[in-house]
Amino acid sequence: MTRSATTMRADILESAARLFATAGFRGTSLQDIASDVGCSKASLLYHFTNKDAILTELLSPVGRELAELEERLAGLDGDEAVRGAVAGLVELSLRFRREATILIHDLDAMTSRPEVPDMPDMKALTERLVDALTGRSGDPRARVWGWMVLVGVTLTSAADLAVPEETLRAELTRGALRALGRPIH
Amino acid sequence: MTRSATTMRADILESAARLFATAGFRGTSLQDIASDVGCSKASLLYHFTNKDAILTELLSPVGRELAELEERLAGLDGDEAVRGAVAGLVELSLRFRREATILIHDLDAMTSRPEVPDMPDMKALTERLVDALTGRSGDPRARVWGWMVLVGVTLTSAADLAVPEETLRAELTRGALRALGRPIH
DNA sequence: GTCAGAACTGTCCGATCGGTCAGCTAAGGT
DNA sequence: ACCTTAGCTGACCGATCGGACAGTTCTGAC
Repeated sequence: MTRSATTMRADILESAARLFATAGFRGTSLQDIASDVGCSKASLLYHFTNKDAILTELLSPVGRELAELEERLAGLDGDEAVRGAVAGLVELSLRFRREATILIHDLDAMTSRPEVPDMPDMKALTERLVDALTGRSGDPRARVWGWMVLVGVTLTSAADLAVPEETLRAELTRGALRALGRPIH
Repeated sequence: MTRSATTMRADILESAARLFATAGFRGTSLQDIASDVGCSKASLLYHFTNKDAILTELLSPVGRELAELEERLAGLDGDEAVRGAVAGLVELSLRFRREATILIHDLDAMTSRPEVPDMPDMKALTERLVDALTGRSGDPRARVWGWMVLVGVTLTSAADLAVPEETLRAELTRGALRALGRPIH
């Protein structure tokens, strides 16, 4: 049985995403992925140059969307920017639950990943988190980005639990705005 | 050069704690620890039955203190309980920065670790985090425990940065209380 | 039917992992 | 001085890791 290249790549990415999210990148071997897909380990390395390339391709949409969001927010300022950033990040976190889980999971392995286009520097992102929670930075946008990490952590667990998506979206938005000192008016 | 047993064990735990916090449990090999301590890999396994035992002994004080705090808070209720829990957890997070980092780092590897006395069930802890951020639970204490995880994440980064401890304590407490809807009066 | 190239695999490789074990060394009691 | 024992080590083990590569099977164009 020979699948088409595009189908096979999609299947590999799907399996890898699920396994990386549950056992971590380091905790998932190529054999694990191959068994899950139902092919040989060598086949994985036919479609992807190496294990890192699988992760890279898996995360690249996240980086792209984050860059787009940042661009979209560049025009706004003040209260509008904060509420727009919260809404956008909550939305992205919901759309990329698994990817957020993976990012949070092996933070150290992710800190420098220049081969992913537009991938945010996780080191910088966690520094923003510190700024957000300690109130060290006066820039409201820094605090919003910090909150994004928290949302990611939350979804790490929430993905397993039966929390309706609408509830998650509403409560995460409310919680974020309240933590930022900007309750919903 | 032969160190005393207690000194050697302390040195091993110190090196392991530092390495685990920066590279993760899985990302740190016995050889890494041995090189850092300045002894052979076999020597580690003379003082500890296996790699897991090192981590277990490293984390046991955290579990003990958490259990003590929970006991101390059992008598309180309402606003007193919330503020007591926040103060206690912030204090513990500051005292056990590295241990918190390790716990957050390899969450999946930590979820079931019954061999650590009084070690909190990390699975339950992350569920509390979800409750806290989604407002699903009405129990204020659940939301406090969830916040503890966030504080841990924060310190993961803050440990590297030059943030004065007093600033951290004050701002973390303030942020936690505000996120819990209980601003300092 | 033929054939080129894409899809796929079995097998092997060096490196590294956690862990075992027999034996060496130094210290302290007698 | 002798001997026991705690402390420590080099060498080795089986398992598993990511990856390389030659070779086999499938498929679509002609």
